[in-house]
Amino acid sequence: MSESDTLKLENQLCFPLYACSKELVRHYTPLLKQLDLTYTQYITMMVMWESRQINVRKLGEMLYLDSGTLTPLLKKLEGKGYVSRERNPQDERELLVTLTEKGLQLKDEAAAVPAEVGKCVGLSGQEAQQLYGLLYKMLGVMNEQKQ
Amino acid sequence: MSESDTLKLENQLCFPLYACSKELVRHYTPLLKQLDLTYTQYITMMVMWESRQINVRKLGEMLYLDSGTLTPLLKKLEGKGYVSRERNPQDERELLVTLTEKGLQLKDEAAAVPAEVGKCVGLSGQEAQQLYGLLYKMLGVMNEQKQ
DNA sequence: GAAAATTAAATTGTATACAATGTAATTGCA
DNA sequence: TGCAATTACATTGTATACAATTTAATTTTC
Repeated sequence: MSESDTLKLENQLCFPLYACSKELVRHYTPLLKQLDLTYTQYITMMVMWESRQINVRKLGEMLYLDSGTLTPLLKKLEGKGYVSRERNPQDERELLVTLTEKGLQLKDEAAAVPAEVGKCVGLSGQEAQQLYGLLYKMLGVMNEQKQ
Repeated sequence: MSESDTLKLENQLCFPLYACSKELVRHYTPLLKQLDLTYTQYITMMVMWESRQINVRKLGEMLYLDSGTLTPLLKKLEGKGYVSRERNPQDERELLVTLTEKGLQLKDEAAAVPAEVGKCVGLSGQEAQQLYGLLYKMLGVMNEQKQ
């Protein structure tokens, strides 16, 4: 690539990543609206469906989000009755987020979402696997650099 | 994949896309801070460096952003002196965004940014090409669905 | 040629994101 | 043990994002 082309939008890896992420999230929006969830709330609930109980720090590590995003988001999920929030008596610094019964019930309603969105991506199973692998490789490398 | 696993974070293509995009943008942030630009302002300037003059609609199509995002962002870039904003006399609905001399000068200062960020991604040239291709394929498919 | 339809931006309202800072609890170490 | 350092979360401030609506200009249609 010539030096003068490096600043072209189409030659940057970050841009299609950024655009693709946003567009795919947009495909989730109408489906998630029926569950009264935003995309960020949805991925938070996915962690809750797996973990049942988790503190904010671990949640943030898994979702690549900090307390500035999670604190208000978790208060909203609490307001909807999907999780509860209480301090850990053993360590009052920790906030434990716990899945409620209502939050668990939501999992069944969300079951169809991934397949529905999968239809829109237009990639074969093999291509999706390939993309998946490259993204996690990148994430792994960038994560190491944090140390 | 078993049915019960579809709602696991690690099995969704969207999540690594979302996380990877955010993490990569975070790598741009300190570099762009020296240019007094945010990431979104940076990709807007990349279009401006190519186009010199463009209306908000076309800018939005290229960046996958709408006027709700672009209007305040362009006012900020205008405030910094990098672009000017004026209505098209031939069609007063259109707002023409024009690169200023100061905005053009910024291009030289930004020249080193792509290579600097490229170091962080940890992918080989071939892998980056592959990822790039898959992302644009997805973007193309999702774009068709808009019609 | 005027009303209806369309188009382009701007505005409003809600929800992230994240850096930077603040605060309180806990840990580690002299 | 007492205090400095660390940790966990909350708060503040700034900047997106985008759906939905509004406003104004232009096109289309009859």
